[in-house]
Amino acid sequence: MRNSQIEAAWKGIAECRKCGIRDLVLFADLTEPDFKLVHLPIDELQFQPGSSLYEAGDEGRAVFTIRSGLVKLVQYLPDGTQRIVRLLRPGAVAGLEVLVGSAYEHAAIILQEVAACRIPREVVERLNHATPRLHRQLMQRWHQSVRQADEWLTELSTGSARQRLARLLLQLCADHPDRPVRVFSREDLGAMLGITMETASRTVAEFKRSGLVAEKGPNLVLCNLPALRKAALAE
Amino acid sequence: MRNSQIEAAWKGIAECRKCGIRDLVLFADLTEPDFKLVHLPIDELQFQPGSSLYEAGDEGRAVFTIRSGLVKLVQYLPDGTQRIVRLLRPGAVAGLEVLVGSAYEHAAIILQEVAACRIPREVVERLNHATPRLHRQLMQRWHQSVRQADEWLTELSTGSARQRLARLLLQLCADHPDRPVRVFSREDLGAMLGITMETASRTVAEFKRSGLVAEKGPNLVLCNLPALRKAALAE
DNA sequence: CGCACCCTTGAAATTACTCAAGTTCAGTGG
DNA sequence: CCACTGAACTTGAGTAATTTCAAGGGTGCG
Repeated sequence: MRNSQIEAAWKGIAECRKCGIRDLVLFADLTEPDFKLVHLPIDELQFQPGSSLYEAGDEGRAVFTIRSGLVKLVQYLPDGTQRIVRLLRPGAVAGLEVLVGSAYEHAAIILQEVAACRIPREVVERLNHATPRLHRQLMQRWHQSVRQADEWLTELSTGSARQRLARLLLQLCADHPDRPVRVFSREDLGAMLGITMETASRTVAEFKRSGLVAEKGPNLVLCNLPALRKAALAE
Repeated sequence: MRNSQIEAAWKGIAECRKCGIRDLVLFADLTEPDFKLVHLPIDELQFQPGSSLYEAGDEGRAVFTIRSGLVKLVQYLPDGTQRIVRLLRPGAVAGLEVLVGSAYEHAAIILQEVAACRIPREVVERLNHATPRLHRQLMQRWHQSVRQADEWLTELSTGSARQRLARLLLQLCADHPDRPVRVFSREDLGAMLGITMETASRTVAEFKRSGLVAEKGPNLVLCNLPALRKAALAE
């Protein structure tokens, strides 16, 4: 079990006021005086694939704003099997639960190189106490989490493996339908869709053969939207 | 499609200050002066099984605190199949999403006769703006929703039908392990577990035969905890 | 009584899982 | 430069689980 600290490279102390993606992040609506309340340093960190922001059960000292890259939230069952419950993309916040409880509830594992800002819990709590502009954003993040959880349940855990994979690919390419999408390891695909690695592999292969996706490189595919939409519905 | 208003019986204007289950509900932490900010009436309503608090897409004018009974949150897929994404028990809040967006995202359908308080959106917004005592409770409700969503994904949508049903029963009887549990219609069981009605029926029958549950009446069973725990894990 | 609704059960068809070989490919060391 | 190794992926064949389709109870109610 690797320690996140070992894998994290310090990139500097975040200058939230000048943040390039301010309108995307938790602090989007803050005003100049609000920032005076940030009394602890917010570090900007870089994480490599395979490392983790935190592990389930770790004491929660901070939330993380994802600036770039991709993170999976993994939950383990008593019998050891794991399930990926959410993906975090740029703008998302990881570890919100520490604002209510104390420990992280998932493992947050990097899928694609991540740049993230680590915001100490106390900073969020102090700001939240002081300004409704943060409540609003926090509520929206919670809402996003619930929405994505419900979406995964209805779309990615219902129907045949074919339908599930089609729906996942549609989600992944939703932002840039014309850009190729990186597909995950077969094991991760399985953990997202609630199927085995082998079934994931076979289904991906079948999608390539049938032209639902076009291979553009290793684990890089272009989505055939109409065909995928049809597969997402069909029997 | 039935209208919630038709099915709802007015029970009076809620006296939140004297609420019998105050410590359980959204307004748990409010103080005397906070209540001065409640400028709109909070109705207490009664709903019969089969009726709904709201339907997906309805304009969200209020959240509902469940005082007693049981509610299912249903989400529909494009192809018409439905999935139950959460159950709401006493103390839970239905329709939180209207505090962020505008429309309800699920249908909230009564499974067991419900008494609920309808709190207009404006009341929550005004209070939330005024007192951190409500933020805290709101965050906790959001957190509960996310937790339950994740739990359903990992426990009720992973593994065999046998495992899923065992885990659901364990959840249902967690509060009062010695009291019998009401099991849902086979169709609802299917929609919760992501299996067909027939598989649900067969699995319930098998549980009765194998003594994992003891039938105490129509759709009323007593749980055999050790046996169910074993079934929740086993191959 | 007969209809409607829900539940149950059976048998065939389908889908996904399991287990077991192969394959590919990048990294390593001779 | 090339075999060697490990990890991830692929594929096949048999098996198990679930779905599908169809038919048969049971119960409440007009």
